[in-house]
Amino acid sequence: MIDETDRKILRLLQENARMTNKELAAKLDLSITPVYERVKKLERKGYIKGYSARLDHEKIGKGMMVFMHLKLQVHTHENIRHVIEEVDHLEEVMECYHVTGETDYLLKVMVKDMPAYETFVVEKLTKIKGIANINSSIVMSTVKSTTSLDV
Amino acid sequence: MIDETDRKILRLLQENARMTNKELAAKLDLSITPVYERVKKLERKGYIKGYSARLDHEKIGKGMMVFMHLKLQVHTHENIRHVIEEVDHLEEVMECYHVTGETDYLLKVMVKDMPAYETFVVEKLTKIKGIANINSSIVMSTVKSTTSLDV
DNA sequence: ATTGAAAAAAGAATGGG
DNA sequence: CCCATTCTTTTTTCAAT
Repeated sequence: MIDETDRKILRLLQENARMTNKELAAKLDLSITPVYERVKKLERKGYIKGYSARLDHEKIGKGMMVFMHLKLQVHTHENIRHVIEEVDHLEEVMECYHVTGETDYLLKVMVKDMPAYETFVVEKLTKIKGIANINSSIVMSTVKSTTSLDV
Repeated sequence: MIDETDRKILRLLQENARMTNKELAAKLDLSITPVYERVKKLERKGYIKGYSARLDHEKIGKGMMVFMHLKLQVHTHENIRHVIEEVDHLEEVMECYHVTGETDYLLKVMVKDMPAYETFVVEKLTKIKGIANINSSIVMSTVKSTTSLDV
């Protein structure tokens, strides 16, 4: 189990993964060694899965975000497996979840702009066999977006 | 503008934000200095917005994810401002987008479990004035989840 | 578990192609 | 824009508590 000191480390590393052990130690009122040991433990035990650079979507040409609700034609094991496999390979699909409710799957898709989105839908998504229905919610603006969980 | 070398650096740092300049240099067949200069430039120009630790949702007690579609009662400037302000303050809300389609806002919510979700809905979300309607899609399983954009 | 110190590695800064 | 070198800082290990 992890204690409050570990949770503080996780909070700080969520905000800045490149914070040095020295900086962490200063904020936690500890010496460097225990901080070093704790970070290694959190990595080893899988609390920390990795470290990522956060990029500017607009600047790197992924300024358009769309949430797409997919409904399957038939819910056979084979159809589910096939659709999942195909969706997984699409680089535009950042996230895909099996969800409860009216639809079966929810996808978060990121593309450059509207023409790129149309190409994605026409050339890739609708070519996947087994999808009955697609309902899209285009993101007009981002009210809030964080990757930092309340640990 | 950025070139292919810059894009490779962004790709690698998305996967591992703690990769050293030495490792980057080896993968790019460059010496350390240009790599150092390029990373600093990408940070300075805002292509890299920051670095985050990726945590294990289950392990830190955020094992339940729900997407919630919100519809507003009235679309006055004042009501929109109020709802946005309140939603922004909720720690369970990781993302909130203004979207096209049937509903107005899409929220990604992360909580510990079903009781915590019920508490969130009853004690927090439904206490916000101005929300007409909530439609929830509970995540049963994650088919794909990546933070690495195809740069 | 934490401290302090020492060795190894990486980062920052500089002068030159 | 890139390379090589030096200087500084950080990471990592280890003895001691």
